[in-house]
Amino acid sequence: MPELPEVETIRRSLEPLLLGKVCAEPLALTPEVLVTEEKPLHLAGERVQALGRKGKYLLLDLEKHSLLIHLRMTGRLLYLEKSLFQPLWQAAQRQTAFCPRGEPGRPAADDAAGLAAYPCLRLLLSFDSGDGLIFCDQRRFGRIYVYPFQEYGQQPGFAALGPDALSEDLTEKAFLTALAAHPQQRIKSALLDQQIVAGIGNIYADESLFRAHIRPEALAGSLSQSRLRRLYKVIRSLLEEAVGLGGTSFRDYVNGLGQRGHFQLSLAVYQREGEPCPVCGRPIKKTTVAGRGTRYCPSCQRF
DNA sequence: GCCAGCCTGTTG
DNA sequence: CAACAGGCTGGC
Repeated sequence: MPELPEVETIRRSLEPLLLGKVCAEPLALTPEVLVTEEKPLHLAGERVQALGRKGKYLLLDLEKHSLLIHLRMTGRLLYLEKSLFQPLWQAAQRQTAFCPRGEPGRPAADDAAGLAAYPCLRLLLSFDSGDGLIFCDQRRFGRIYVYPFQEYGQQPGFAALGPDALSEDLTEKAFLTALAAHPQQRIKSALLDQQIVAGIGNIYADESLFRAHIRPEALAGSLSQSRLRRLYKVIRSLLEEAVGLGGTSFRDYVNGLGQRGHFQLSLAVYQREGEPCPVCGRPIKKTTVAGRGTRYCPSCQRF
């Protein structure tokens, strides 16, 4: 689901609510969602120190551990205040009490009603203040990894990340150098490669190539330095704009408070095949690049 | 590179 | 019914 602007929006929405709170043991309804070497895992009593982000990873620092959260396609993190969280927490505890491995137990009738409000509920994290955080994920691709404090690099995917697309590390020079190492790669697949730049996904790859007037299928090595410099500036401003609008909600993305973003109103090509290009009016086309649906304007975007 | 696979739900 | 969906991994 979420790309850099959505994950950043979630981070910002949760940060003021979570900082300083003391957590209890996490409760996983589906065991595969929680990945850790520590068995049994002990997080209880640790205070939330910081909420960070790199690329599409959300980083929750406690005192002795860090949680590394990847929402993949349909993952959601939602903050619930005490009155909403407690009934859910108790129902989930009763459900897992008889099936510690997270086998889908049969909840009691009144528990079923509470849990039914969140059919994709995978994990709960409770705080001493009575409120909590839930992780919901329809497609079950999302993961929450637990490592010793700030040892994010133990997650191979995280260790391999290139510079975050909005960080100071991604200078224009760094961007040009990184792309120069992959001249035979199509520019869209290079943008989607998290080892080159971290945070861009299918929406923002298509939108940034539209704004930079570049065909997604163009080989990275075939593009002039000036066009790549333009692409760099476009990516930066596009992602900042999307963060400012709270991300893109065309389907199920919401921030940590359940609020939708607004960047979908600014999309030029994504999910708009057949509709007129906002610049030239010709129909937006769809093709496949790097195995992903890819939209572009054949007139405005050139090789 | 490409493609299946991981999952479930929605859309044509 | 098949195709597709905001991501990533691992096999060729």
